[in-house]
Amino acid sequence: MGRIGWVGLGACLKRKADIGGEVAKVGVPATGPGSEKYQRILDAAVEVIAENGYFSSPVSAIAARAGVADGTIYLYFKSKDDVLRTAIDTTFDRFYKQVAERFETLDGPREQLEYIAQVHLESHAVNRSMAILMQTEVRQSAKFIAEFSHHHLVKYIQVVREVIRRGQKEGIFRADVSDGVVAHCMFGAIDELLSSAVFTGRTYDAKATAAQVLDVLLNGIKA
Amino acid sequence: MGRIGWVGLGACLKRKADIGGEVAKVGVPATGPGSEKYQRILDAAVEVIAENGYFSSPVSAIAARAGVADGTIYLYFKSKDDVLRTAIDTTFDRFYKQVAERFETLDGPREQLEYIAQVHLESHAVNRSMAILMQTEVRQSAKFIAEFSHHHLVKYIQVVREVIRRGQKEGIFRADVSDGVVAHCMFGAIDELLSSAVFTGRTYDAKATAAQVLDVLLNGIKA
Amino acid sequence: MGRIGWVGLGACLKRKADIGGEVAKVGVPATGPGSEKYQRILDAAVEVIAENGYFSSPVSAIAARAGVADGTIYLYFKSKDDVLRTAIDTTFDRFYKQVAERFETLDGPREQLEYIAQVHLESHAVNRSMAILMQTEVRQSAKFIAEFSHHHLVKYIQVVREVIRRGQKEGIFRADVSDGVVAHCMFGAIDELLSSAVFTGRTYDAKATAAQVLDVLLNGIKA
Amino acid sequence: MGRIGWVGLGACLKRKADIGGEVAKVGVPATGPGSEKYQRILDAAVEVIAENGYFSSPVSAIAARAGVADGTIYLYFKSKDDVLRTAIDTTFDRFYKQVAERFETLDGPREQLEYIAQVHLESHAVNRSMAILMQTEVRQSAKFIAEFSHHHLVKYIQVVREVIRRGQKEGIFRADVSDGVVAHCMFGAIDELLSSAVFTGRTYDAKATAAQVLDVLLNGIKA
DNA sequence: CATGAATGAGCGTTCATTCAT
DNA sequence: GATGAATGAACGCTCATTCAT
Repeated sequence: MGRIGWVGLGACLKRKADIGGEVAKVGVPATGPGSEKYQRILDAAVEVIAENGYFSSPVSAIAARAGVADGTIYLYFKSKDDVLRTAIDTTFDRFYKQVAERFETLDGPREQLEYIAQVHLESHAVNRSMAILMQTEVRQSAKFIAEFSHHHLVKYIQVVREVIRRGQKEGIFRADVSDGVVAHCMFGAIDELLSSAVFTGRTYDAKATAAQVLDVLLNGIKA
Repeated sequence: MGRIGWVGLGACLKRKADIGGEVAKVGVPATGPGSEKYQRILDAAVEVIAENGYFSSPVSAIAARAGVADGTIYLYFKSKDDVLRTAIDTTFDRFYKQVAERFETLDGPREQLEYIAQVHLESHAVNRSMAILMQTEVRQSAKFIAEFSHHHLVKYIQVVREVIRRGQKEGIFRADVSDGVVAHCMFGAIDELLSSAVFTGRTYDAKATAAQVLDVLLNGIKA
Repeated sequence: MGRIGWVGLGACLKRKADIGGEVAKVGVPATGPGSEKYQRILDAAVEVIAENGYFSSPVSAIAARAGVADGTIYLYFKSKDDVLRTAIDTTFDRFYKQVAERFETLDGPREQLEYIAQVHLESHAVNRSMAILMQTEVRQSAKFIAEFSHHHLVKYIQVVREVIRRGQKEGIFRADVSDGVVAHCMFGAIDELLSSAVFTGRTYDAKATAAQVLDVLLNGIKA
Repeated sequence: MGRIGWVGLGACLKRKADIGGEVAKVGVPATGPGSEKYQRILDAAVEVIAENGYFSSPVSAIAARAGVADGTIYLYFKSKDDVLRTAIDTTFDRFYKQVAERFETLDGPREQLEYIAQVHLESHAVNRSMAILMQTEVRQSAKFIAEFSHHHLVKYIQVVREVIRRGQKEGIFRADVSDGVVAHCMFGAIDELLSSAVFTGRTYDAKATAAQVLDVLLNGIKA
């Protein structure tokens, strides 16, 4: 499970309900993503699943944590799967959004890699439960999880890869190493650091740690 | 837990099944680790769980694959959980044993790191089912990881860390980077490559890939 | 219960909804049988239940078809059961009313039987949904039949029986056959033809078919 | 629901278990149709469903009546549906078998019709619960029931129709009436008599009643 | 009156585990 | 030791009904 550990920060999708006039109800279903209960259920699910795992988390436990009846979950989500899927998708979407927003303003490949590393590592502090979930459930072999999780990972690696490739073209990075291997190495290194911190309970300074990883990745450890 | 993907090669772990005369029955329960059925069940479990995931693998499916009755499993293992844990423990133990045996004959820290990387990466080819299981089921939940899987990971990282430290002392590796961070980076990089192969179904040349990882780790990617 | 397939034509049964002045509110609950919504709900229920069966027809589906909120149904009916029972009762009542009204103007037992047969068979064309419902949902279970549906059937058979008996007295029908057996035979024959049409989706000419049944019943099939 | 009311008598499919030698176990699965529990569950299901209807009969109620645990049902049947389907199919099969066996030894169409009527009417005495079930569940509009029940009815009517047609060809029956209409009339008449008896609790003499029905059908009731 | 979000009991089904044979 | 039929708790999910608005 879970090789992605960040949790987005940006982009709160809560389309501020009722924008005024009495007719403005359209488009904001009471059970939609903007509702408070929707968010409460999602948060409860992340917490409970982070603690016990998806298959050891009865819907009733999620409902209890959210303070709603079991059946209420199904007013907001199609199925138990759907809750997990939504939580994961939302998290990845926020991550991408956050990365995309700042990406253009960053000078070069090196800075971009460091920014990605930092955002990824920050997820630990932002929402520990979500970080756990990303370290566990996303890697589950259960087919339905694998099916919707995998493309997020691929997309992430792809982003890193492109940055590497650009760096190689610009002559900043060595061209005699596979961009794929490097991308996986970087992703794996960061994710492992996050993973380790998540499960030991240790904390770290995301910015400083990102810098260290980049130092190792760029300069190597040979004396 | 869970991004450990190697699979042992050796045999070991047979809890000293005194293979003595026929009278020595006392210490040799027929249902012990030495028995043939014990191993068959373990192998069947790994296969079935790798295919379907732990929670989608009924004990009856494992029993069927092993060619025994459902109830027989409980003569050899305390519970379904116990089967999975034993499989994981055994695998880790084999890995350590394999690494330990050859470690002393290797020249320096660099060679030792490369050897670890290679063994870790080889697990994919050696036993694909076990590799899948190690990439997925080892991370059942935060609780499972905390209580069961974590110490294996710690032990592994510890080994790498000591090698790094030795290299730093010997002046082979830079001393201005944290050995912990480097150890996690190396482990994470390798495990991610393995993980990626497991999830996409691709294969690779373990020796060559290990060499590439070490190249990046030692020399960095800066042009 | 349940092989009654006709559907009334008349209007009736409005529990005397005093259609008086606007002041007479006391005896005219807005949710009573006279209200437009009451009828809309009943019609929607018949349609939906005919399509999916009682137990596969959520109240919410009936409400949606009727264009009202789920809760509104409970302003007009005590329960989901009550909706079905009311629909059935109303239909039977209409049938009796329709038969009774024209009965006196008919010449003899033979014409009366043919008229009953015709009305019964016409129900298919008049309201297909109701006909389906009468062929299926009226027979929920032995308990449902015993407690609810049976008396309708008995009342119907009773009518037929009296006609037969009159015919026997008048010397038009043979007196050496049990009027009960004949009544059941006639009812069963007609209902089976209707039932078959309902289940296969075929249609027929009610008047002509009624004539054929009467031909067989009166003259027999012996060459 | 239910327009077929007979219950077969012949053909007990209980492949007498273990035909001797120690190897003869093959072909007689302990959970197969021959087992005692299989039959007990089937009987319990028929009873419970006859009383309360399919949808108001929880599997747990069937299990309780059969004196087994809920889960045990699923060792013998694929689903709740499967139990009902099996009960209905078995009953029809027995009916056909019984009819087929004696059919050839009967002299003419008239005798054959009378025999069918008699067997059909006898079902009441043979197994009242099954008869109720045939009067209720078989006519259910629930799709899964309709799908597997309908062809039995069609087959039955078909048999009657062929007998009628043969009678017409042989000049025993009038040729100026539709064989289909006559077949439905006969089936409906018999089934209604059975239905009425089942739900009122009355009994009758099957042979005598069959004779009366045939008298009406053949000779008509006109004086 | 009308609404529809919320409830929670109840359903069909699965499967880890036991135990008589 | 080995079996596999039997168990029953637990699950995900549905939907009749209620009630605050």
